[in-house]
Amino acid sequence: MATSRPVGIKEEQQPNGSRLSSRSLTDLAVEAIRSKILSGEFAPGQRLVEERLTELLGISRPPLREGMRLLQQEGLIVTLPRRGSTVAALDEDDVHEILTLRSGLEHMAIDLAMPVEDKSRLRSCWEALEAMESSAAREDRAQLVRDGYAFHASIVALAGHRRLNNMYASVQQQVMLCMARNLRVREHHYEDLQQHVARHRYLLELIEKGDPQAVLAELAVHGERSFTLPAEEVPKTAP
Amino acid sequence: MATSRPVGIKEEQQPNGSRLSSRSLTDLAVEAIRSKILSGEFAPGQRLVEERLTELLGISRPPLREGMRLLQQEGLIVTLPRRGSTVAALDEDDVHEILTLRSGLEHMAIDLAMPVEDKSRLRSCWEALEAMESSAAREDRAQLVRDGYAFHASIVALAGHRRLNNMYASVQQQVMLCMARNLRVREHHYEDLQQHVARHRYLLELIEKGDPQAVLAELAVHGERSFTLPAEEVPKTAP
DNA sequence: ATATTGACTATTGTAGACAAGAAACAAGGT
DNA sequence: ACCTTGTTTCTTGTCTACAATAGTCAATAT
Repeated sequence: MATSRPVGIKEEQQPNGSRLSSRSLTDLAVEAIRSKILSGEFAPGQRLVEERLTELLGISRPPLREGMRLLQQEGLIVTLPRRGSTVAALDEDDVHEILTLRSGLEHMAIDLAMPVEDKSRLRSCWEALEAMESSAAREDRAQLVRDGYAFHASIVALAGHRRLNNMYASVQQQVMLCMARNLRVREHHYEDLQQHVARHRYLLELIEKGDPQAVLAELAVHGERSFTLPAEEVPKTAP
Repeated sequence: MATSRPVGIKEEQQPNGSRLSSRSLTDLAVEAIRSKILSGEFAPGQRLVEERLTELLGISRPPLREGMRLLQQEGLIVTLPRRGSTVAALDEDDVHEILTLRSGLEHMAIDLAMPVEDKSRLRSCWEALEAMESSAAREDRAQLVRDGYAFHASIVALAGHRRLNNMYASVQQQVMLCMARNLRVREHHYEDLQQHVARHRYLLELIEKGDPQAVLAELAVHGERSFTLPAEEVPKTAP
């Protein structure tokens, strides 16, 4: 049964060229499972039985379990003691939490970074923006989405705050999970790609100009336009 | 050598009365190690060899390693591949990150919670404040510190934001680590206990009154008074 | 004397097997 | 017929053992 041709992750690393053991099997497992969750291959609520995953990934349980712990803390899976793990099933409250968290962390990053002394630090932001423009020109919506994430991450990175970066990355993961779940999927359907990129460019220009208030205001509208749906589609749990 | 009377964490659970296996060995290991780090028993930079820890805690390596992964993500330990783990040694930048993060998350929580519709949600805050007053009256400084953490956590909890709560708890852990390291240890030496409690009471009253701006302003001063040291005590690592 | 290279040791990474708890099912009693 | 209870099976939690790697130290050659 062990010879049933597993879709292992170890062998696939060989043709990569670099050291295959550069990263632990735990890391590989995390990436593999995360990818399957975000791509929708693993549906929300689906049980994740360790034995199944080990034979799917071609690894043993210890590294898998360590990876599961990490995914659990990332919020992508939910684990109950002695009951096993399932893919996180996000309800409307979760989506609300994730989006407010993202917005809040961006706000925090701007507060920390905002008098950007060294303009050269903005370079990565401009590069990310150029990537967006390129993708928009090619009308590659999927890539544009990824570029958008990278752009926002580069803005947050201006704060030079390692822990904040990590938190923001974790939240972005969960935002992707929201999108994968087709909850508020509108972000993927920018009516006008050019306008979408233009808003990002405007945001970056405001940052370079050095007006924190304007940036925060634009950021608020920004998030608003990207994620808030008409009221009828937001069954918020009334307080 | 296995009979060398380990300071196991399993046996100690027995006299507790409740189910000894109610929590996994991983959780027990996390708590045990975290406690030893925060108490200073494990010094910053100290290597944490898995074999040593297993015989110290009386458990085997798999659950220990899972616990280490969690501590790693909590930021209490640092792990290099194939090199092992060490207790996180925080430099001044780390301390700055942790304190700004704490401040930022509290800010975020106030923004989210601030028109507190249901005043009954403030009850846990008042209870935490009463605990502080009690500790201050008994001049129990150690307990007052813990009460202070609980108070701030209760404020953050007003936002009703599970993910934010988790993040904040993680940051508080790291704040404790800062304090354990005697970096900016002043927080533990409130000149005037009564005044310290009074400031917290004032903060809570402002929240109840419903003035977000005043709360944020007070919170800023609050953090300032608790943590900022004179420049001469800050041996910044010069670049 | 110093540098370099080799083997050795200590420690981490991984695997497979065992034990314990929880859910599902069947059989019996009321 | 339904509920209760015992059993079975599946899954997780844990342990021991093996493999691989990085650091260390000594020996030898220049």
